[in-house]
Amino acid sequence: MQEQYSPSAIEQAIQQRWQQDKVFEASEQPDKEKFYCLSMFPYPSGKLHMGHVRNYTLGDVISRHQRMQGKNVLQPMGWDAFGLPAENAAIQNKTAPAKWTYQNIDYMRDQLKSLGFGYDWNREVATCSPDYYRWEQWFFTKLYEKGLVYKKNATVNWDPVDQTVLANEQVIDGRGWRSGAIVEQKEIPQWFIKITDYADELLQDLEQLDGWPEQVKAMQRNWIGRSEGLQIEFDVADHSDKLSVYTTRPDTLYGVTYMGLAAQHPLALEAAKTNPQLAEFIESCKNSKVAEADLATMEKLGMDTGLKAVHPLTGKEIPIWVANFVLMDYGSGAVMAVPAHDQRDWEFATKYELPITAVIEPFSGEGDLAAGAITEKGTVINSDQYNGMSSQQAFDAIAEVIEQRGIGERTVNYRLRDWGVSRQRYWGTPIPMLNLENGESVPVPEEQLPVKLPEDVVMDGVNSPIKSDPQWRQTSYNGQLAEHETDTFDTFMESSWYYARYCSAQDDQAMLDPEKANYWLPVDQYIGGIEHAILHLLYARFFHKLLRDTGLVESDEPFKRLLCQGMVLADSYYREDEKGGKQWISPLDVELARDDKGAVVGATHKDDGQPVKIAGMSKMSKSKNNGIDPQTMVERYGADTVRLFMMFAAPPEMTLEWSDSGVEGSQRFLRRVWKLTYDFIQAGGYAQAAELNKAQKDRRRELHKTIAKVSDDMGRRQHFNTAIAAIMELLNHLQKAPLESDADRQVMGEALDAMIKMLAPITPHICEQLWRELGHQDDLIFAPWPAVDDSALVEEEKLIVVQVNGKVRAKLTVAADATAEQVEEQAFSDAAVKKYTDGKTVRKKIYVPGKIFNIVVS
RNA sequence: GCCGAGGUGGCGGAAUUGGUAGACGCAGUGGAUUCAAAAUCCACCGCUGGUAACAGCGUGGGGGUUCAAGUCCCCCCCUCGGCACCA
Repeated sequence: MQEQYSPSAIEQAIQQRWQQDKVFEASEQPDKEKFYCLSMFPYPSGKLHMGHVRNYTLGDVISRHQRMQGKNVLQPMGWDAFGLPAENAAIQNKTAPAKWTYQNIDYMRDQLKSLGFGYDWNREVATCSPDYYRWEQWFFTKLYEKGLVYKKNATVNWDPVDQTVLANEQVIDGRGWRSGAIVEQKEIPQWFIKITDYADELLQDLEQLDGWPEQVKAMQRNWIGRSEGLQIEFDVADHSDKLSVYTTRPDTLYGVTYMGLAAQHPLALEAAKTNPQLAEFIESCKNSKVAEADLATMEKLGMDTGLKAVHPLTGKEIPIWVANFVLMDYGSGAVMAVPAHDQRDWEFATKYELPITAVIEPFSGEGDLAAGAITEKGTVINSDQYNGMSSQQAFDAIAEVIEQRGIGERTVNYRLRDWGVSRQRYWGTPIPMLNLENGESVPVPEEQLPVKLPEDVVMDGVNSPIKSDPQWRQTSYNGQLAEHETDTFDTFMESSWYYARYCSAQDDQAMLDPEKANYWLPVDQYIGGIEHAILHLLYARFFHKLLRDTGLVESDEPFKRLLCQGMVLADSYYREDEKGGKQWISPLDVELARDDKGAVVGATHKDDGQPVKIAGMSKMSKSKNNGIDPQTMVERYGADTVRLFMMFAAPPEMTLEWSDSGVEGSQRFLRRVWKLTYDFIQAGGYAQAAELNKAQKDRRRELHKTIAKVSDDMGRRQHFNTAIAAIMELLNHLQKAPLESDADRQVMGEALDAMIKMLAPITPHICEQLWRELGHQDDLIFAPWPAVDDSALVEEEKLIVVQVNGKVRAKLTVAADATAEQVEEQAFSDAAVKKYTDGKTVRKKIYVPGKIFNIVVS
């Protein structure tokens, strides 16, 4: 055995052995408990970033840990390969998106292998491959047949110069990123999938997801946004049209003082025909982004249409306004405004001096209408016969009257909107629909699938190559001319079912083999970024239910347990150039200055020694030039060190701050593990003894306490940082232990075996090597997880903390079976305790057995 | 704006069920080893006062509940994630 730990000398050889022995290739074994561990697949952007490394280390650690629990583990990997960046890169590098993507995949696959992740590469999928997306197209046509797919107009960001649709991220300060033109809202026909049909189930089934973080479930619940309310029709004075609105507060119906219409509402457009000012206002409403955040923060603007709505209960006329914050896509495109009891309505009314009528007296009695709306529920006032009712009573009473009169009904409403899956881009799955000459749309017949995306194309930066290729579009259907749909799917489509495809990754006869899918699914552990908490996870849950209702899977939910890891941050540094712009400097090029306490007081550039500004921790990104390349780190320290640091620096769900010296500390620890094993072997290795002395028994107790803690941390808690800290503590003690006697080496041998096993999921290469050096013949990968010996845990003494008035004044060592009386006696005879109790009256004594004794005096 | 997190020494973090705040690591300081350095090993290391023993203070800020609060309740401040076409 080498005396020095040298990762580069061992890691590759061990990875090759794993590959040769096919240890990570999984197959269905009905007699064995399965464990499907899945990390969110990456977008092949070029190379791995630290966020990926963190995500995949977590997945690999959990997989390896579960394998050591005796489970049949499946851990696959693939590529979320469609998306906008490939189009941008293709334009920039004058290549085709496909070529760029496949090159990236090849490079990143090697990177994943160099980190020692144990994937079953036989199941690799790339979503841009026709072998994959053909099944997505097939499934979409099935959904169409089931009536779950429809076409309707929806708003997009339109760049009037480039004549193209822009993604939200391509709109910067209201302008197109390439052309600089002011972006307009435009309505175009798009395909939708009826996720709202499943809204209730998606909400209900959150209850069964015990293994999901509460915060993610809360976000999904709020996103679905179930509400119970009343749909009411308002008559419009001198007009045959009716105005339909939804409200969750029928109790405030008497407080309606105006109505709000979306700019695109038919009534608004009609009124604009005779009102040029209004027409101009409606036109100006087009110049805003479609993102919800922008709508919520923009200035609320409106204009009176001159039309009047008729209050259904009082018969009074109410002005109808156009308001820029009312969305045509959402609900009926009209709202009733109750400024006294809704903050947004209040702000709008205050701005335009519209009347504000209070109709609720809040239960708390607090609230000032001059300062803002009173949104709290309470007692109804100013509402004729409903006065004196509670909000709830008035809700029911008013709803009943409205229903009886046939001008409305109680409805359950969802904030969730149907999923618009059309994208006007090239690099995506072609939507398998045909547009016929007669204007109808029909699915592409099954035998003609897949509709293949041409890969050998030139991007001009504006038009999708399939949109500008009449040849590609042209086809026929039942003898008549037809055109292929040139829109492609939202890339969330591909990522909504990949977890299931891994079970039958190479099947060219079907989307899934139900037998295999039902063996592996649901995924036992899913790991990915918190940024996917709503959209991706909701769409995947929805798709799973669609798969179920198509008979492809049996389970209701795709992911049993979910771990959302935090971001990876690094220090960022910059200098200001003459124009006041920031020039970001890589942390690798910066030298820190510290004061005598170790606090950072300044930073300089390594090249010129001149100061740079410290901008603090921020997410690793190109724009701040603070990304740390995993490849460089693996080459410098080895995969095990990088993995260890990733797991040690923070618990999974928190942000993780990159630190070069922290990485060095992780390597220092591995060197110490190596050295201890080396010393043990040099001292003679494993031994047996008949009897252990007290020190040896203490050491064994420490070992088994550590095993218990690490087992709990790795399994139940998934807090790997504290598991590692516990192993570090154990190592600190073991290093001081003698290796002379057989008994010493018996304990040390047991401890080393256990320590190597506990570290194996995190740092598999060094552990594998040490395992062999110690002479073990069996595979560490499949070795059983160390078991706790309860008899080793028995303690003879306990530490009791004695407090006086809640302050620690003494610490007592007592026999493990000491009674409360014995503890009390010992406490009161302690000098330090006496100092605070003598001459005082003891008011109260609290004894928490085995922990604390608190004496309250006055 | 709405929804969801987070805020603890010089830094990352620990404290799992209301019971010793600061485990473990990093940085720093002193020492050993060395021709010297790296590496390694040993010791110290929340703040303030004190030679020390020790005392007081201390978990973003303010208030509260409790024998006891980082942990529970109320109010406020700051940072981060998501907001439906980035993935």
